[in-house]
Amino acid sequence: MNFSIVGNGPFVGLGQGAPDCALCGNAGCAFRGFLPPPEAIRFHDLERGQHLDCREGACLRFWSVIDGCAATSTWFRDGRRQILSIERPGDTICGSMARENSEQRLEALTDCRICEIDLSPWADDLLTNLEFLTVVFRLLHARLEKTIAHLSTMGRLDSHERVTYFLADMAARRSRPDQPVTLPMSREDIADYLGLNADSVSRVMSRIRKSKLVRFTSPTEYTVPDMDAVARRLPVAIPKPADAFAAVGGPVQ
Amino acid sequence: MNFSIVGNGPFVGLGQGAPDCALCGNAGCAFRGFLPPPEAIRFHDLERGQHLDCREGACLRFWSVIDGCAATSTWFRDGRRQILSIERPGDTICGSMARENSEQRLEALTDCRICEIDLSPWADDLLTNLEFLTVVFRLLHARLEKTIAHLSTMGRLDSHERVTYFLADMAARRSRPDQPVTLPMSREDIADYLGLNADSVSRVMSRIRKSKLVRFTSPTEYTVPDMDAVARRLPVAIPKPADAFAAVGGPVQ
DNA sequence: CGCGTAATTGAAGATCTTCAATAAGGGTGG
DNA sequence: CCACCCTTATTGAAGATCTTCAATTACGCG
Repeated sequence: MNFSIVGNGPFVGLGQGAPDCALCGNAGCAFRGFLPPPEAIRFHDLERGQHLDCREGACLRFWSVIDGCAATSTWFRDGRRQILSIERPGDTICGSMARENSEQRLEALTDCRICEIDLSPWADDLLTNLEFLTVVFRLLHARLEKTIAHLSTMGRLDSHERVTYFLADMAARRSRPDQPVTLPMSREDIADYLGLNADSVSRVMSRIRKSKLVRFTSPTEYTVPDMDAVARRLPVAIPKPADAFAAVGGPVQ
Repeated sequence: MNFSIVGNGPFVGLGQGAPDCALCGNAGCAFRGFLPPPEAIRFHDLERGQHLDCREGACLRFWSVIDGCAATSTWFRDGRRQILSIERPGDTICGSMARENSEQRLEALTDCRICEIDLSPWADDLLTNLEFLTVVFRLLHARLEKTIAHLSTMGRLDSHERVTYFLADMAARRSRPDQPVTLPMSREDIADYLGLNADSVSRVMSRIRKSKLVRFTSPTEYTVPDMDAVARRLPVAIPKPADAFAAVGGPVQ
């Protein structure tokens, strides 16, 4: 079978300049420009707490968040959870995760709508398709970079630094820079993302609030009056606002 | 320019069945089967503690460990270090790491010999080269899986579990299953890999030694009498011996 | 207004780090 | 071959950090 592809070079018609995904209408979808066969597409409306299993069809199943907030996570036998990434509308997730080590999920942190693109029936064609490999390559690459940054953070920042970095990162990655930042997930979720527990997250946030580094208008909404002051408190650079998208849509090199 | 490629399909001539790398002679090199232009190849003999900067030419510079033990790491402004991965002979590293966040290095944990393949001058050709993208895709994929496993470990295992997992992992990944396991790096290096400090690593290892889960014949050599007993102490599965290579050489799906 | 969920906070306990002292190896020169 | 030195590893004790547990407060929703 063939995919309709906008443009005709490997980097043409995909990524930043392409129209919104023809099927899910998602402006950030890594597959906008592609026209996958309709039978590959399926929508999931998940309520908060529900999840999809991500291991089957590794590398050829994709999920694009249309609305709400989702997360990829690993679950250990004994119920421990580690959130690997937080996904907002426009983010596309590729199912290539650690296979046997533990259970991998795509979870709904809020009620959310997910567009699933399951291309595994067309594996033979796609694995020799240059455009496809390029898109997947970018997805993998962006995800690897984020995961490495996350790993460094977890290994070598203390709780105060981790929460500070998290708040700054969420501020940098938000879609509307003119609006206050909203946290669409619980303290528990933040804790599982940062390798802490919910009480510690809450306690550290209170300290940050009292230090006036961040102004909370509610437990889930805040503004950062002085991002440079935040940056000075951290031994690592805070991602720039553009990075979130550029990592997927930008040139490979 | 063209690369000589053994075989003619996208999955033919590369990966598991291919001959050793024609240039570096490395049986594990992800580029065995490829015949890169000689001017792309450069050897580095690093003494323990020396390092290469990994950020330039992201995705098109590669390093293959020929001999010794190396590690990829991030360094923060204030000198904190996080080791991202430990690389042994046969491992190939792709330079696609977090770009601006902090300094990225390939470090020699022991004296070691590295084969550098810098393909960035041929970017235009390679980014449309199916075989090349397939190899890089596998490298990225394998690295992402390892990094995700590492991240989960760091976030949700305590010091005792992390060290136990580390010892089991090193045992599973060693090249000679009939020989005792050797640790070619210092306690400090292990600590920076596990997000602990050297004293804690040493203390935990002593506890593990006393529990007889592991038999140390020296600070850097040990055997695992009962791997199942080790597995029962951990909430995650220990990678199987074959996994280390299969992740790169095996089929994509 | 009342209820249920989530967030906050304090106090006690567990874990991990820091600091300092000691022990173990490896290499070098006598 | 041995003595010495230097680096690394080990270990104990004190301190910092993070978690656990319990109590309280805040918030959203009927």
